[in-house]
Amino acid sequence: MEDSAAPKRSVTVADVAKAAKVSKATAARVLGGYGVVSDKIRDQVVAAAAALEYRPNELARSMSTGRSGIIGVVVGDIQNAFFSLAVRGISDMARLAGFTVIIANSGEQLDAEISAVDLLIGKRVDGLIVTPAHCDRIDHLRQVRRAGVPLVLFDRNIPELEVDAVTGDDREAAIAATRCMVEQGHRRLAYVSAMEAEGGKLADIGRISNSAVRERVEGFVQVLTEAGLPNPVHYVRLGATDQPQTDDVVKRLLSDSAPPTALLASDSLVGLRVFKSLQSLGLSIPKDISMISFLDADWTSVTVPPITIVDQRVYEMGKLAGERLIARIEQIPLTAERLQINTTLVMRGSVARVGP
Amino acid sequence: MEDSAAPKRSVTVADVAKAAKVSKATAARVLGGYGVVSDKIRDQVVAAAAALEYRPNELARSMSTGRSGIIGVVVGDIQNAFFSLAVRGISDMARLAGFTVIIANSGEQLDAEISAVDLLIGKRVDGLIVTPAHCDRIDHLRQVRRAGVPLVLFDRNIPELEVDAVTGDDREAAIAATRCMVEQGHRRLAYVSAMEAEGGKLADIGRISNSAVRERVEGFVQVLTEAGLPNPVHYVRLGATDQPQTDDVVKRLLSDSAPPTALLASDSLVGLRVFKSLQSLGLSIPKDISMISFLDADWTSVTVPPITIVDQRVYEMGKLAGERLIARIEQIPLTAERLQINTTLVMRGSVARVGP
DNA sequence: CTGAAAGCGCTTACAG
DNA sequence: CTGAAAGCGCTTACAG
Repeated sequence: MEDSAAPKRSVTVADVAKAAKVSKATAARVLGGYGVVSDKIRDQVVAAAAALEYRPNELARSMSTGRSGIIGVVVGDIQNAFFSLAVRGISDMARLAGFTVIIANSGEQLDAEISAVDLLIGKRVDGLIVTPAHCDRIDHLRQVRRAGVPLVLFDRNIPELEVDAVTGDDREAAIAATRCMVEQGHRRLAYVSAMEAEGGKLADIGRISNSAVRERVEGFVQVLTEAGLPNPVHYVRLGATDQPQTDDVVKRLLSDSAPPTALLASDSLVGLRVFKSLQSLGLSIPKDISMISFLDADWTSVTVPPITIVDQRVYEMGKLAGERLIARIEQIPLTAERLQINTTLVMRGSVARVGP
Repeated sequence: MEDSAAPKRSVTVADVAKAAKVSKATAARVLGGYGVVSDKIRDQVVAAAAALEYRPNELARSMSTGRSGIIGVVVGDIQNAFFSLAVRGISDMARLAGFTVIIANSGEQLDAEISAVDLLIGKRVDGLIVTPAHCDRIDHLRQVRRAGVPLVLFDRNIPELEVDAVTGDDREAAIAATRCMVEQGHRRLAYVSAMEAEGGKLADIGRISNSAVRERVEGFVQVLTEAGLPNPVHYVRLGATDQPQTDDVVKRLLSDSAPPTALLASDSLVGLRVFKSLQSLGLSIPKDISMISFLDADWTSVTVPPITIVDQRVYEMGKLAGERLIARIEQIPLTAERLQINTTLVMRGSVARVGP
């Protein structure tokens, strides 16, 4: 029986050295690929290593070199297509540069985010990419910097932190989407987000702690204001966190004395839930109500009608974040910057013309 | 300026010991949470650690203890909802038991799978969960076992390996789905998978190297055979790897002299592509053609009609795989087993009654 | 209850 | 070109 379930002492440089009849230092040189060794001896060592199935212990290597070769990534929820695409971009970039990625979910909860950052720092990641749940709760991120660990913010920006951030052009995206609806004659427009909030009501736009959502809402409100529409925040709703909550949000929106005729969904999960809510209420899109969703998610192109979306190019965002972090890890001198990936509005069939 | 971008020597037990005016051993005891220390000294050390923002170096800890606290997971493609749900199940289970997860994608390519396994073993993961791309190429998996690293197979089984495997009840699932179509009067049924194959044609069912796909095809064929239908493999197609390929597969299927009237998609990505192909050909489901897809993916419930699916309960599969691996890591004595999670067919609107 | 030493498996200077 | 020693930051026996 050659296989074994019992944990085993693994093969080390010392074992290989002994088998190859050379010193540990020499074996280490060829196995680690550093220093100079004669061809003859190299062959001996390589042969011995192969025979013993030697595999370098990266943990030990990290201990000596001080680099773990690991990039830590903290996202809201990897199940969300936005984040899984982003992570794919980061991972592809990382792999190219020889890094491995560890992903942690925060569920957009501050305490989980803090634990995740702690865990990752403990593992001595070479750098960190974080989607901060709240841009006004940043002690743990300051600590990351103090620990000397390169940090790149993803999707959300925190100017006070003086750190790189890769985001979308959220304000412009919201402006384009809202304008598209206004131009089609809509006068009562709703904005729906999954962000948690007391009562699902908007207290003060300036205090929305997720900068991406804040900027989108600002863009949304700006267009409505410019169009001379009254009370632009009247239909802004947070808290569409799951299907029942979303059903509730949509139902209340539609039972308004003057219900909205168009709706902007802050992400594709919210969009999907809103779509299902409308469907279950027997409303037809875009005849009864128009909608636009962020993100070119799978489902948006197979519905009837297909959904007009804001294409966020998240994969590129991920790649850029990875690239930037790696540059930081490699100590390339750069000033802290907000890098924006611009979006485009993809017109499909979910916005109807209304009014006179 | 308290922040810093420059890499820094991090705070160690020695630093804390000095600050607390105790020996390294004592500081290590309280910081590591082992051994016995008087309350007074413990307080001193804790205070010093807090002041210095000490964080244990898990790498060093792993070196000493021989456990990394990391579980490695190799999947086909984390973008695929099947795998991302599974990974979520594994991660939830892992976190509960205090493990971190590193995910690697193989893209269903053997060489990438081998590199991923190598990388993970190098990082000294405490255990490995692998979705083997080919159940007949297992040298690298034997090596994993020889290295003494616990291994659990996911979604696919390799009996020769004598190792745990968590799978669905693929044969039964295919039987149920196929039977559902046959009972509705369908006589020409197609099976479409993304598995790569020369020419997209099926050579020999027994030699399909992905055991899940093989068992599904076997179940599919079994039902057709029992129903007395001629040439049951005639409409079995592989190679629906992307949209153009799938368009091609579907187009060729439909240009058969006797085209199929119903179609079973091997996973939700294939299902989505097939749906789009049919849509672009102007075919209406289920009037012109019926379909069933594996996996309860997002998109399947918002199409018109909603798609009948095989609910695979992947999250449970992931949790079970994680649980089993952790039991192995903790050396609980168990015999190698295939653990099956059973599926259910969820009837929606994509299968029509045909014939007399 | 506290301390000094050895060791985990590598890499990094320093000698020869 | 090869070797012997020290060190990375912990934990694990072993003494006192």
